[in-house]
Amino acid sequence: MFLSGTAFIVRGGTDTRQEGTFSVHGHLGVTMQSHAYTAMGCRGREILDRVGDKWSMYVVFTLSEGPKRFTELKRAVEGISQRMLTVTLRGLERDGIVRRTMYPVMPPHVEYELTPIGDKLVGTVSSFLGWVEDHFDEIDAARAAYDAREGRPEVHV
Amino acid sequence: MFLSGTAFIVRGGTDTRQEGTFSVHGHLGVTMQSHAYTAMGCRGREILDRVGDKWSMYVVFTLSEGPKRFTELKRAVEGISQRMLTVTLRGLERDGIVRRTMYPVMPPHVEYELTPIGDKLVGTVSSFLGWVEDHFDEIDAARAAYDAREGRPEVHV
DNA sequence: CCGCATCCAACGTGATACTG
DNA sequence: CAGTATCACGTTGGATGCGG
Repeated sequence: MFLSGTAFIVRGGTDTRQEGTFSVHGHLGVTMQSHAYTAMGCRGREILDRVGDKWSMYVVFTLSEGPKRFTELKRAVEGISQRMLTVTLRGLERDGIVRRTMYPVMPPHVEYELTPIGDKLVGTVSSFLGWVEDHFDEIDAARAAYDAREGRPEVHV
Repeated sequence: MFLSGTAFIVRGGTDTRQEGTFSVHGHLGVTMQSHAYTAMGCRGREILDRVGDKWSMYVVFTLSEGPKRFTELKRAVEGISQRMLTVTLRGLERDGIVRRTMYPVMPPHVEYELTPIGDKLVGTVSSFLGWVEDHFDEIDAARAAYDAREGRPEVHV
């Protein structure tokens, strides 16, 4: 989910038209034009799918404490299954966000750590967490309000 | 996926223990302690699920251009089905990220626009997009490298 | 200790058709 | 125009058991 418009069409396997302009005006004066749409859209969507799954960011944040072994991670990331930890780590490793170091001893010893770009990722995501922290009261309020008026749509004239 | 550890357990419906500390050291000196884990962990995960789905951010970015009607949105967000646009908008509306204004005329006229907190969200996510933009070359390279050595694990001693 | 393979249930999503 | 309802499908993720 990220300014896609093409990415999922490609994924879906239908056609591949690519057009349209896209401009964004954030509160920081952030402005992205069609450049952002074409260049970032597909990639942004793609990367978010990678990093936006159920466990990736959890693992990344855990690794931001420092390198960890497989079992340490499994303990730290409560609730993750062995399978999903493996799958998640493979994905992160493939994208160069996590580095895996294996020591061929018996029993096996494998360490995982964040790469420099993985470390930067932690920073950008932290700003999102900051947003959550700043606004979850409002979000809760909004939800309560929404759920309260459920069925009786507020009509504005 | 966001420092959860409890959220999904709750969602899964098993037990609900809640313990452990969580500290994060980003490259910005960002540091979150167990506070972050309990206060943000569940919420962060929860909100990311909300905002991290297939369409939400796409819709949010589209709305950052300005208010739009349902059909305008459907046109702008290429590939989205009517159903998913409805579902996505409902979710965003419930969380107070999008405001819906309905004019009871015939034919119906409904407008969607970003709330102030929705607007701020655009800013935080833009920083993530910036990360993608800064690093997708490296990510591509990492993937190529990873796929190339597939099957022949690099062993580090 | 670390990980892969298999099976299966749940959820998200899309297609289609119908309504005020 | 702006939805709702129903169905069907693919992907995700959990459980389990085996292997180096």
